[in-house]
Amino acid sequence: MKNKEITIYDIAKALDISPATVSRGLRDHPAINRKTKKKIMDIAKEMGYRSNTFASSLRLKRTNTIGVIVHRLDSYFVAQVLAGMEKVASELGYNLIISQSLESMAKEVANANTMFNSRVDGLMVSLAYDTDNIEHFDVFINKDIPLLFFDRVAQHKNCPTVVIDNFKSAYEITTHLIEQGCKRIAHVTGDLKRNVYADRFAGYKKALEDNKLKYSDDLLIINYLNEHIGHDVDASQQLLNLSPRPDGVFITNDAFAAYCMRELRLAGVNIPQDIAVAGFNNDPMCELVDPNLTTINYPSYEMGEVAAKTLINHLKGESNMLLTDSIVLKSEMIIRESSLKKGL
Amino acid sequence: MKNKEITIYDIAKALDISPATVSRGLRDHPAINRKTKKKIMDIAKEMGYRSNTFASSLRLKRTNTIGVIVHRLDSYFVAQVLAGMEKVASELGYNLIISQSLESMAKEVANANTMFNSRVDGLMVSLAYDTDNIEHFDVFINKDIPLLFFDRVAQHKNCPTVVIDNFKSAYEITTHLIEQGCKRIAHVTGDLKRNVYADRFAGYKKALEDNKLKYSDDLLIINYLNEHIGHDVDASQQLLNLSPRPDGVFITNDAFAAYCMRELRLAGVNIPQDIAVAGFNNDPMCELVDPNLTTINYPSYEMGEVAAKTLINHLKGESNMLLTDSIVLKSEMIIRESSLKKGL
DNA sequence: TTTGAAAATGCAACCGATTGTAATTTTAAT
DNA sequence: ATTAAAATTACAATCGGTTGCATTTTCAAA
Repeated sequence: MKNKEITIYDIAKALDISPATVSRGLRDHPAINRKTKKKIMDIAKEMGYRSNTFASSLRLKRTNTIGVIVHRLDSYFVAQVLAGMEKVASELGYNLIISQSLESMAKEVANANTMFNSRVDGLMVSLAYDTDNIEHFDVFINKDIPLLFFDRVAQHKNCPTVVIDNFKSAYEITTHLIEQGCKRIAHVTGDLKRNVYADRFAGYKKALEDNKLKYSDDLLIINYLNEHIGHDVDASQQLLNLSPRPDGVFITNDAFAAYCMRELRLAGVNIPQDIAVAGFNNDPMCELVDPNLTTINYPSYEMGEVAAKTLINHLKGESNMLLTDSIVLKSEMIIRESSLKKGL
Repeated sequence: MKNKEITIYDIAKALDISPATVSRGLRDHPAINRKTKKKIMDIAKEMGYRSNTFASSLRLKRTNTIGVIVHRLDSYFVAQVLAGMEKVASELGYNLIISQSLESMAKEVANANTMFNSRVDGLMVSLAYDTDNIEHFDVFINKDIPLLFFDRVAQHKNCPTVVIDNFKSAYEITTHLIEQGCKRIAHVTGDLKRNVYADRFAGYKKALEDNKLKYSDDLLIINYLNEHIGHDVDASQQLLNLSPRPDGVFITNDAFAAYCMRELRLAGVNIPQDIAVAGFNNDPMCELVDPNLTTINYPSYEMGEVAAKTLINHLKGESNMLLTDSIVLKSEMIIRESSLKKGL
C-alpha cells in the first residue's frame, strides 16, 4: 500500500474529471477554470501526488537536467563554480548531473557520452588537462543540444564561453613582481594546450617584454600542477636548479604554489626575499600558508552563476546564447606577503 | 533530419522483426538467437541508436540514478568520497546526482525533496552541520528507497552507515598529545549533534581520564570549523584567552586547524613548543602548512567506494544492506611536526 | 427563449521500452 | 516422414503525462 504512486488518473477519478484536465490544471494551463484548478491542486497535495518525470520527459523530449563536466571536484575553484551553478539551476527548476574527468581526456569522452545518453538538455564543460580535440562534443552540436564552456574553454562552433581575462591578469601580476624588483621571473604553469595556461603564459611574456626583461625557455616550467603528485623531479626542483636562480616565480595555481613554497623553504630559500612568489585563483589556502600568497582573485561562484544562467535562459528561449561568443568576468590581483620584496 | 532519434521501432522495421525482439536483443536476453542479436547490435550501432531512458524508466520504475547529499563540495574529504562513489557507480551502470546542503538543514530538506522527486533509486547522505531531525528522509524509507548514511550519520531505521571509528581515532591522537607532554589539552570541534564530533569528543575525554588529566568544559570549543568564516571572536581567540593557556589542542578538521595555527602564530605562539596541534582528516594542506600538521588519515576515497558498492549491490539484489548496521573503515594517525614537542 | 461565441473539459493518440503469453519455427527423436 | 519438445519470435498491453481537436458547458446578448 505504501508504495502506491498517485497519478493524474487517480486524481481524475477522485474528482470525476478527465486526466487531461488534471494535467492542465496542475500545470496552470489558462484554459482551466480557476476553481477546478484549486480542487486539483488541493487533492493532489492531499493524496501526495508527485509528477512522474519520465512520463513527462518521454512525451516532452526534455529532462530539465543539465550536465556539468569538470576536471576535478577536489578543487576550491571548481567547488565554488558548482555551488554557483547549483544555486541558479535549482532556482530555475533544473537539476544538475555532475561528473569529473580527473584530467583525463579518455574519462572526459566517457563522461560526455554518459551525459549524452542521459539526454541532458544542455552541457557545461571545463576541459581536462590533456584534451586535445573536442570531437566528443560533436554529438551535442549535431543534435542542437546547447553546449557551453567555462574557464578551460575551447573554440567550437556554436559554443559560448565564460572566462576571465587570463592574459590581463597574468600581465598584471607579472608586472607586480617586476615592480617589486624581480629581474628573473620563472613561470610554472600547466599544459599550454589549455587556454587558461596559454593566455597566462602570453600575459607573463608580454609583461617581461614591456619591461625589457628577457625571456628564455628555461624559465618556463610545465607541470601537472597537482600538489598530490609524486615528489620526484618536480617543478620546485627545476626552479632550484635554474642557473642563475630566479628571483621571482609566477605559478598559475595556488595549491601548487603552496606546495612549491614549502619545497623552496625546505631548500633554504627565503620568500619573498630570495624568490618572490605569486599564485593564481585566490584559494583560501593563500591565507594559511606562510608567507601569505599573492594571487589573482577569480570570481568562481559568479562564473558558475553566469554560465548556468546563460545556458538556462537559452533553453527557456528567453535569450539566444548562440549569439554570444564569450562572457568575460572581472578578476583582480590580491597582493600578499609572498611577493612583497619591498613592501607595498 | 539530424535531430531524428532512432528507436527500437526503427531498428525493427529495418530488420523486419518485432520491436520486442529488438528490445530483448539489445539487452542480451537469452531467448534471442545469437545471430539475431548480432544483427540487432550491428544495425543499432550503425543507425546511432541510443536507448531512451525515460521510456525505460517509465516502464521499469527505476532510474539507475543514485542521489548524494553532502554538506559541501568544497572539501578535500568530500571530493575524495565523491570520486570513489563516482568510480563505482559508473562501473556498475549508475549515474550520480550530487547536491550540497551547505551545512544548512533547510537546504538539506530541499535537496532531499528534489532527490525524491527525481526518483533516485537510492540515496547516500552525509548530514549537514545543524540537522537535528531527519524526518525529511522518511519519504524514502516509506517508499522503500534504500538510504545510506556515510561519515556524518544518524540512526534511522533501515539505514546502514559507513563510518570510521571516530572515538578510537580521537582517543589515539589525544593520547599521542599526552605522550608528548601535554598536560592541558583543548578540543576544538563542531556541533556535538553530529556523531563525528560527539564521538571524537568522547574519545578525547576518555583519553584524558585514562591518563589522569582533568577535563573541564572551558577546554571545549565548539566552532563552525569553517576556515572561510569571519575573523571575529573565533576559536583561536578563545584558545588564546584560556587561562592558563593550553599546551596542546586537538582540532577536528585540518583546514580549520591550519587556520588556527596561523592565528596562533600571529599571536606569537610557538607550535609545537608552546601549543602542540593535532588535526583530523589528512587534508593535503597538512603538508603545506608550517609546521606540518599531525592528523588522522581518513580513507575517504574508499569510504565512497564502499558506500556506493553497498547501496548498488542492494539495489541489484545481490546483497541485502538492511542486514548491515554499520561498516567501519580503518583510520590511522599520522604524526608530523605540529605535535612533536619531544620528537618521535 | 433562442443563439452564438467564448470558456471549459474530454477524447484518444502518442512518446519508446518492456514483458507475459501466444504463436511460430527449429530441432531432434521416433 | 511424423511429432513432441525446445528454441525463437511476435502480439498487445502497459507505464503516466501531454496535446490537437472535438465536444460540452456557460453566459451574455438578441
